[in-house]
Amino acid sequence: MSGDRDAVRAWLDLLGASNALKKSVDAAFRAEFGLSISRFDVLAALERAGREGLRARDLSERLMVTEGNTTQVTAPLAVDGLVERVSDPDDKRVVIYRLSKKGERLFVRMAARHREWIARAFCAFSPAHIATLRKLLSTIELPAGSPAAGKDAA
Amino acid sequence: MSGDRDAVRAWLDLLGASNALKKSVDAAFRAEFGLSISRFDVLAALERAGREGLRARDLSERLMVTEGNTTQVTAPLAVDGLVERVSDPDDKRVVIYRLSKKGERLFVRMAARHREWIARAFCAFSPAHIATLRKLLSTIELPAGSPAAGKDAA
DNA sequence: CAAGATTGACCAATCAATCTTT
DNA sequence: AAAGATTGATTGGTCAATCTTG
Repeated sequence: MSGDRDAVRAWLDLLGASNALKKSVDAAFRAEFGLSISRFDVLAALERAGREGLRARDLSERLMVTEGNTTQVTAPLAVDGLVERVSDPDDKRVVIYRLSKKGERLFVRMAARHREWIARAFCAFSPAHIATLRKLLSTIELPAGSPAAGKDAA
Repeated sequence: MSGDRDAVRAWLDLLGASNALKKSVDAAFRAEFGLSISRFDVLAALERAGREGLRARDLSERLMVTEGNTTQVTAPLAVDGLVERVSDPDDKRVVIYRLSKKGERLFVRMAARHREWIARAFCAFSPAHIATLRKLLSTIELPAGSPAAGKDAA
């Protein structure tokens, strides 16, 4: 019974920590590179996908975002020449996104800074602490019909 | 060095867990009560504040949100008669928000369901697990000039 | 018709500019 | 002038409707 309340407290802590760190990383990205964290996420997903690129649908899945959102968020990246948007010749319905050279170069710089910021945020964590945190987070039960329940992004 | 990567993995897990659970709770609130999680947060903050209510500025602080956002998110709640918005007679610049009777009644129902959902999400956690998770989350270091660094919402 | 992507309308949040009151 | 709140423009996200292609 009071366990319910403690679970709610843990939930509020989780939301608070995640929000605060996300805001801080987003602000740092904008200040240093003029790009939001959401756009960085696109670059990161495409970098992992390699020179093959990703279909719009798959990109949306990896970003855990709707397809409409993917269309929107990639548009300015394409305009800036960081991402290339090509139509699949085999199936003209599908659009493939892939990192441009310029996008790759920018991503490398952004990712390095990102690692630094995150390492600093977790500087008080031992490797065991990190493992424990990740284990606990993976123990959270997502309601059955929940959006993105069961997905695992590395 | 590989510790940096692990910290990033933990960070991605944190963001993912928080996002997924938030989406699920938001969807449930909308389906069952027609209110978003953000509006529920307003009701919760005002309920804690009691019949005194809260100045707009203080409400924004508790919600960890800008004042412009507070103005926007409270507006439909006031229209629906869930929140009362009164001008402070002592200082006509300040606006005070407080829960209406109707808002109180709705909040009680929403909070009960909220506890149920969260308890279910954390059903695999022992009290010790909960405590460990909260301890670890509080160990995350927010960059100095970061928005809302040092704030603590219970 | 079904699948993939885009569009349009809306909600939530930010910031900068403004207006009112002290 | 400075403080409190609102407004307007912009970004990110959702969903439902549409358009194109298979």
